[in-house]
Amino acid sequence: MAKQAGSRDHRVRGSRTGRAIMALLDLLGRRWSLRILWELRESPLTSRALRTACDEASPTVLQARLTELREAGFVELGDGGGYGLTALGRELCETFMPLHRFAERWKE
Amino acid sequence: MAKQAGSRDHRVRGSRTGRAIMALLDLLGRRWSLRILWELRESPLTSRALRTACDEASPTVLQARLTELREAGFVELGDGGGYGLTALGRELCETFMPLHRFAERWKE
DNA sequence: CCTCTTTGCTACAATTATTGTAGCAGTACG
DNA sequence: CGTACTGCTACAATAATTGTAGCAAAGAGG
Repeated sequence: MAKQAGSRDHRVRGSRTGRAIMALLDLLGRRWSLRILWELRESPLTSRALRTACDEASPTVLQARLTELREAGFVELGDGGGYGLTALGRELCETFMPLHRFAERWKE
Repeated sequence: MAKQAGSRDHRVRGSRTGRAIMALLDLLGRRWSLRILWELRESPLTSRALRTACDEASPTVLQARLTELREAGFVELGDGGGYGLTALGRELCETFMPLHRFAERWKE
């Protein structure tokens, strides 16, 4: 009994079943992903400035995240150097803005 | 030139400088954190049902995330068993709802 | 009481991911 | 040439995650 609340049989994964949200959640659920988007929210930063802003995070993982975010179309490398958000990336960042206010109330 | 765009000297970190958003971004930027909140968005799930919904993720990390999310006050364990969102957790989840629509448009 | 089933949860080794430090090639300036 | 940036990478140490197996407790029948 207690039909294990799983009679739904989700079968959601990556970007398979049309659930793009899963892929997005997976990408954003990697260390520094959210932080990078957050730090770039206002103005572009050079890789080093970004590292400083991200509390001296390792350049290895920062570079990996930047590449992923770039492939996802959220971040771009300006021709004159410096990473910035794309139009899409700015949209995504807008989505997270309410988080700021929420965090202030949370703060525990 | 290129005065390294870092004349700001952020010095943000964890939950120190009043930036609660950093602590939140760090918590949510752990594997399965966002996914767990997402899967619980509608109704509570037992630990096993949650594991199924989360693509059979390891119970080790799932349990760790659930503990963290519980300590953060976003998730609670019902007296009759099963994990569900708290009022605060529901609020946080609401913040992420626009992400759903965004993901659909992104979809690459 | 015994058995079966489900609950939340844990142990443990193998595998990945992340960290920290150092350094590379390329470009621009003097 | 030398200096000072840029984006980016190598590499070993460390921490996080995975996958498999299983535990004790609680409830339902028998």
